[in-house]
Parts: sequence; structure tokens; C-alpha cells
Amino acid sequence: MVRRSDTREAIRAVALELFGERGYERASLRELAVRLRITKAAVYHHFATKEDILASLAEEFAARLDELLTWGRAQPPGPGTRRELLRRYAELLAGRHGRLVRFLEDDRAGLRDLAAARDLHRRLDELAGLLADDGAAAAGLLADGGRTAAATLRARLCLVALHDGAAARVAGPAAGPSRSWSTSGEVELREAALAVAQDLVC
Amino acid sequence: MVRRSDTREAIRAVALELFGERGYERASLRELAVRLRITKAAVYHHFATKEDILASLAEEFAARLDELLTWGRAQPPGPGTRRELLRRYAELLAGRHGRLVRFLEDDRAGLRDLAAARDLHRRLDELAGLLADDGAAAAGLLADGGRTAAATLRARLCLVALHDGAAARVAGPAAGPSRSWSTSGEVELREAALAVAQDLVC
DNA sequence: GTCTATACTGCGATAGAC
DNA sequence: GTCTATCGCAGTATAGAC
Repeated sequence: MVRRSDTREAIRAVALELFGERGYERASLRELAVRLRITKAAVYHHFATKEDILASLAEEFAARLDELLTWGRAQPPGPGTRRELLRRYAELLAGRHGRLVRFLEDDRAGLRDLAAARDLHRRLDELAGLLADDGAAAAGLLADGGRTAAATLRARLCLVALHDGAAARVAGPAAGPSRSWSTSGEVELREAALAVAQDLVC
Repeated sequence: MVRRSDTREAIRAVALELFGERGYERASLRELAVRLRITKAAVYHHFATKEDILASLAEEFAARLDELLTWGRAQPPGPGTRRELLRRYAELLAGRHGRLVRFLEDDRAGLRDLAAARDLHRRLDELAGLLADDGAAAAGLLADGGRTAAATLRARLCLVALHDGAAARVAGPAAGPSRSWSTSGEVELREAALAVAQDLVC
């Protein structure tokens, strides 16, 4: 174990949980500190601002997303690539990042003018762009805008599908935190989401 | 012209605009009052609380939604009904309610524990239920949960598609407020959204 | 690295005059 | 129906002791 800073990591984890429950704005550093059994000031020792906590979580995800985008850009456009792109993205969302992206989707309004969130949305837009890349569109066959708008929408929707699939718990803030979340129903949901998503752009 | 209370209606309109721009929480009554060139106290003369303003907007939409749901429940399940249900819903969103539903979608976190928003989401869930009604599911052919999860997800996605289509402006808070929004690109987007939505559940 | 204590800001909401 | 003025509270953030 490295545990160079135990507290910093604990803050990140609890903050992600809290952001997901309350949204970014309503998640107060006071409550964050209470859950961690430290004080607000202690939090400020590790992060300069509230936004920095979010940024720290976002960067981690952004790095993984960049890997995926780099891979995707290097592939020849087509149904096979899109299918594999979605599979890899779904895999990426299975861990901690699923909670982040879920919260990102649920709190667009609250995050609208935060740099960290905008950066992430920019990357997701690029991912959607790769998924909307029709082959047909690349070949210049579509002068008509109608089908392009539809393809763009479909790409966006299939990301929403995966993000929905990444929704872990429904509610239950009172339940014990160390319960296993990997119920069979959840895995089923993830698989159904991937299937629907692939169906949308393949 | 009726104009029984001009101000009350003005508050509703500007509030909807402001909620859409900032989200519910960050939309302050102070800024609302400034835009209307009245004071916060004047706003409180017309609405007891901030939440009441939202509730007032929500009720109007809820009433229209109820009409649609009543119609939908009375129809025989099937692709034709679903298609028409979507067409009517898209039509409903073309007016003011499109902005409301757009804001509802963008600010889930901020609205999570507001009664008005929950009521609306309950109705949207029922609408999604009608759209997920497979015929096959109604006939009890699906004991297996996998396909049901997919059908549920598809229904939810096709509402998202229409809500996306209802997104009026992209940004432009500085532009003049009385500009015409009915660009041809916007109509195209609406039509594409409806087509994608119908494709998803028919 | 964590604490106590506090500064400062902006929020929703209220009181009472006009 | 609108105003001025203010209350009480919760938020982020800071200062400085331990």
C-alpha cells in the first residue's frame, strides 16, 4: 500500500458519493467534512477549492477517455469500430467513473460553467462524433442535413444509454455503505444498455 | 386581453427563462426581480415561495400531460399507438413546455427533492411505460428480464430524444430576447428527433 | 495535518410603510 | 401591488494555534 495521503483519497471518494446524491451545488463541504469526521478546514488543506475536488475526479476520468479517443481516432470508421468503441467505453464506466459520469449527466445545470465539467463534455462530444461518423457522412454522400442530425442524435442517445446503465443504486442513502452493489439485476442492466447502444449506431 | 395579473404571468415567463439558463438553485430571486425591474418583495407578493413559481409552471404542463396519458391508456397497445403517442408528445413540446422539460432534464440533481418536479417525473415515467409496453410484455411472453430492461431503456431514450429536440437555443444569453427562434434548422432537428424516437420503440 | 474561530457573501423570506 | 430595510442562515474560504 502506498497511502501517501490517505485523507486526500478519502475526500475524493466521499465527495464523489456526495456529489452524486445532492448534486454539485447542494453538496456542501460542511457535510463532506462531517461524513469524513474531519473539519471543513482540514478539507481545505488538501484542496484549495470545492471545484478542485471535482477537477481532481474529472482529470482521472479524462485521462482514460483520452486513451479511448486516441484508439478510436486511429481505427477505420465503420460498424465494427463503433461497436468496439462502445464496448470499451462501457467497460470504462463499470468502475468508479460510472458514478462520475452519472452525476455529470444528472447535474448539467449545476456544472454548466465549471471548467472541469466542460472539458469532460468536450471529450464526450468527440466520442459521440466518432460514433456518429457514418462512413456515409465521411464519404460525403449526405448533403441533406436531416440524416446528419439524426445520426448525431443517435450517437448522443447511445452514450445516454450507457450512462443510464452505469447508474448504480436507485436511492437508499440510509443503507450500509459497504454492501455489495454488484447485484445480478445491475449486470443485466449494463448488458442491456450496451446492446441498446450498439443497436443505435450499428 | 384578460390581463388579470400581468405581473404574475411575467414572473412565470422570466422565471422559466432564468431556470433554464442557470438551473433552479442558481437562479436567484434577486436576478429574477432585476430582470423584471421590480423587487424581490414584489415577487413574493405573487408567489409565496420560489418553489411555488416552479410548481405553477409544472402544473400547467402536468395538466397537458395528463390529457395525453388518458388518451394513451385508452388506446390498444401497439406500434401505431406508440407512434401517435410520440407525435402528440412532440407537438406538446413545441411550445413553452419544451423549455420546461428541457430544464427538467438538465437539472435533475437540483430538482431531486422538489415535489413539483417529482410529480412531473412520475408522469413521464408513466408515459415511458406506455411506450415500453411491448404487446409481447402485455401478453406475458417475457419471463426473462433482459428484454424488458432493454424495452424500458429504449422508451426512456426516446423521451430523451424528444426532449433534446425541444432544446431551443444553444447558448447566446447576450442576444436580444425577442429574436425569432423558429429557424429552419430547429424544425429539422425536431423532425429528426421524432423520427429517431419512433424508430426506437416501433 | 488537523483544529477552533471567524470573515465575508449571497440566499430565501419577512415586516411594515406607502 | 410595490417599495425599503432587514433578519437568519448556510455557503466558501481564511487565519493562526497546536
